[in-house]
Amino acid sequence: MAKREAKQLKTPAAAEAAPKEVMARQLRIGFLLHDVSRLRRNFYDQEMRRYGITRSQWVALVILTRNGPGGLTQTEFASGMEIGKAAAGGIIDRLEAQDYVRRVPDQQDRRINRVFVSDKGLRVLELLSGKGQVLNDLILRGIPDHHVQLAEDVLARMKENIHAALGGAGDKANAPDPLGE
Amino acid sequence: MAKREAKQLKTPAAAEAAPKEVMARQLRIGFLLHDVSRLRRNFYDQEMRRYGITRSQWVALVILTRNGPGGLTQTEFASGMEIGKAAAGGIIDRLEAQDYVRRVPDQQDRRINRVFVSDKGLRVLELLSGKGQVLNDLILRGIPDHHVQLAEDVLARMKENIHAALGGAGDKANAPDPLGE
DNA sequence: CCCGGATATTATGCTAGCATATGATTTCCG
DNA sequence: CGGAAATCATATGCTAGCATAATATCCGGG
Repeated sequence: MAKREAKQLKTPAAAEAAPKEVMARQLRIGFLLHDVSRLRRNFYDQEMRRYGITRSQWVALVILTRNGPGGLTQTEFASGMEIGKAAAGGIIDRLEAQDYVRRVPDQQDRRINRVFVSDKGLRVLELLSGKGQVLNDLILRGIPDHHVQLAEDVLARMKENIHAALGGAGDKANAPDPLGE
Repeated sequence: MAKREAKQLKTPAAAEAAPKEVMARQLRIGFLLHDVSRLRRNFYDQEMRRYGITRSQWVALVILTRNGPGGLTQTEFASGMEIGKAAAGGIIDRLEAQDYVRRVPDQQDRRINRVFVSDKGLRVLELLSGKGQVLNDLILRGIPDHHVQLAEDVLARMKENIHAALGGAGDKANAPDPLGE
């Protein structure tokens, strides 16, 4: 009730006209990026909550299964996720608490835990595999493929640029290992 | 070492056929979006930490000054930021703790706090105003303007799609008021 | 006038990040 | 061989979101 009925200004103008000059067209993409990422994440989480799992956890399971049955060390996992080791540990904590994965201490190197996806985890993964497609289609509805493609390229380039910039000065302890590229 | 050199293998049943290509298409943009948003945020935060302020807080100050000297209620502020009221309150808490803003109880309506940017806040804002441009230019380096433009359009459309989808089913208490379309 | 619904803010608890620090182990070098 | 350095994981504390619930206040009807 009483949702958007507010005489709320014609908005387009609000976000486009006056104040726009201040943050110039240059900043727009940043705001959009942030917004879309947040909304998308929220959307996914909301849908997936039904299965008792968050989007990040789902991605984590995908990463973990992708590299075969060998199991990943937490550090490898963190690299795969491109997040820090601490954050990775947290995700694994929560997944383990729900019996979706298991930590198995390595015999060779006792500093290491290897992480395995449980049967329960695999089951959920299967359940969700189609869901992701559907949601994604929904989000991309009405956008021509080649536009999406181009947007991806732009994003990829931005990612590169940031990696380059961070690598040049911001290399820290548990940073998401600027592997590769 | 042994970072990603581990033979990639075609991952058995994990993701069906060729995991990479499959998700490449449809899911890639999602991953990119997430990554770039996170990296960008991190990058900004890192740069701005020198000034004792985070990116979100900076954006908050921008929002607060944008609407004139009248001051915003927390709810208006939350709308402006497109975040929930609780999150908005948190940001204001932290800004207030640093004396960048002030909460001023409204005389007319005692449920309301009006939030004002302090002189100190304005000073920091000025200090940072150029910084944002520089960082953004760095991130967009080498990307043609019209590509950026198109990427923006794609993102805007995605945002619309998500808003539409959420509005259709996910309407809850403190949701970021979907004003906007 | 008072009550019930609407609105504004705060409180609480959860996920997910990052940064740092620390502990345990392994590895490497002198 | 033995100690220093590197590596892996965990612990702690912060920002920033969301969801939900509680509290305070306002407003409009009866």
